[in-house]
Amino acid sequence: MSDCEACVVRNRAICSALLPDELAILSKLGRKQHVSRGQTLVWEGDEALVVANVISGVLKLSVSTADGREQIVGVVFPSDFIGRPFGKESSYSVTALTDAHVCIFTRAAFDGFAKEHPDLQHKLLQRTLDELDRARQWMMLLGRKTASERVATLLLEISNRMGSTSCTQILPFLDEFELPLDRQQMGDVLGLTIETVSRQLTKLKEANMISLPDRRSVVIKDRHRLQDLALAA
Amino acid sequence: MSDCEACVVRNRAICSALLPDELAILSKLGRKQHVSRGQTLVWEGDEALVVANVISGVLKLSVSTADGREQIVGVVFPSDFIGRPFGKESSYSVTALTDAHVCIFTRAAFDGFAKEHPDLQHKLLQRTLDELDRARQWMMLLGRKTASERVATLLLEISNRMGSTSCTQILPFLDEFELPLDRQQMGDVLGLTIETVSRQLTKLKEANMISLPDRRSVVIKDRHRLQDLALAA
DNA sequence: CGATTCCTTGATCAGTATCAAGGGCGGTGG
DNA sequence: CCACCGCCCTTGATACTGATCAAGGAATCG
Repeated sequence: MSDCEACVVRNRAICSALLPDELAILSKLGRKQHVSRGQTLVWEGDEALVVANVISGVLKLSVSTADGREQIVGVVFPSDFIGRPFGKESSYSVTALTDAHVCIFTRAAFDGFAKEHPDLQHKLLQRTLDELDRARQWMMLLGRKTASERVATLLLEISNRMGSTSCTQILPFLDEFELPLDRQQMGDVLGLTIETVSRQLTKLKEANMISLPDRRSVVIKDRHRLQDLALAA
Repeated sequence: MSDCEACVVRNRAICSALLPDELAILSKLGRKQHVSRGQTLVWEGDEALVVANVISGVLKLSVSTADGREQIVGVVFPSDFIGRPFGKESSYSVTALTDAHVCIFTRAAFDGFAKEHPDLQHKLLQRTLDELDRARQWMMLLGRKTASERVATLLLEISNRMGSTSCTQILPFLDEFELPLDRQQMGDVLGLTIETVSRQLTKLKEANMISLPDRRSVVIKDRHRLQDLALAA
């Protein structure tokens, strides 16, 4: 039973569709939960028993094969919605990439509430449509882009998403940021190996498009050339 | 102003969320339109001015780069919904792969109607969630599967989707079917070249998993082995 | 301070793309 | 009805990108 009024993602999460008294009801259904880096909230193939809003931190959605190949199919940031409302098992796992806080609901409770609140469903629909567009752009990357184009695209995407959810300032993007992903995870998002990611980052650094102050930090030094390389439309 | 009551996809399209009198109103907003093979209904980057239900035929959703690379990011079958309701430009083109009939609405008219009909939005949300799950499974294919796994997966997927929308019988899948895609388009869905697709089909044929009576026909002779190869969960 | 984990770099390999040629099918016009 | 033409598909030879194998180095944590 959290204080939604004071929630840092209050105005960006789907909750923004609700009036104060509706929010009060929803707040009784959910609870704030800490998730440690590496902890898995939902397992691929399990029935989707919970949904959640991300308050802080970054989580990955991932699919894997029996023989151990993994593909990250989504990365979620603060104010994003997690989970599969209205039935069905989850087709992917949800795992924290950083320590995170989420506002979690049982699916049954959330579904019941959502059924009564069309505005919430509308917000959810818009978010899902946006997510689908993003997934499709990523399909183009995975199907048709080269390794260097993929890495450039990822850096710009993270820059944009971190910028738009940044608390400190409402910028369209950030030129300096901390990667929420390690090299292996970058490979898993891009459909590449860790070695290829590393080599491409080195190339971008040598071409003076970026610098890498430490293994988790990126500074974009020439956004324009990076965008050209990323085939940004 | 079409006769929705008699519509062949009446019970499977999103219209199934509506009561007869609501359907009568919606029917006045839309019209039935023929789309010839190869004709493009929506262009990538254009403002999304129309949405539609597919009545018959098959269409592709595709994204392309300035230098001519193309990725098919979705294939839609009868009863599927096309378009991006509630604002935004389309992030992909929609083109008929076969001659098709669609029930088309201006986005403005559809949005207005949908706003007043939560059940319709609910149906749309469920469809969009399903589509997102499918897109994410495809991301795994594009990022991590080998050429032979990809081709096997595609054949099974088409078999399943044609089966579930087949008018003649409600089967879970079909063992014999006509491909709505030529080799180039199969490559564009799978992130492969036409030559690689052709070679993999030949291999599947030589391994007696399928036969290819003519260039557009496929017969699945050993679904079980094909599923193993496709890494079907 | 040592151990472990993560990252980079190098050498080699493999899978798929590219380049190139030929064949079969369907459509068209004589 | 048949011959020709064009398109799509298959197959082969070669090239190249990124994967794999391997080793060393840097940052992090106890």
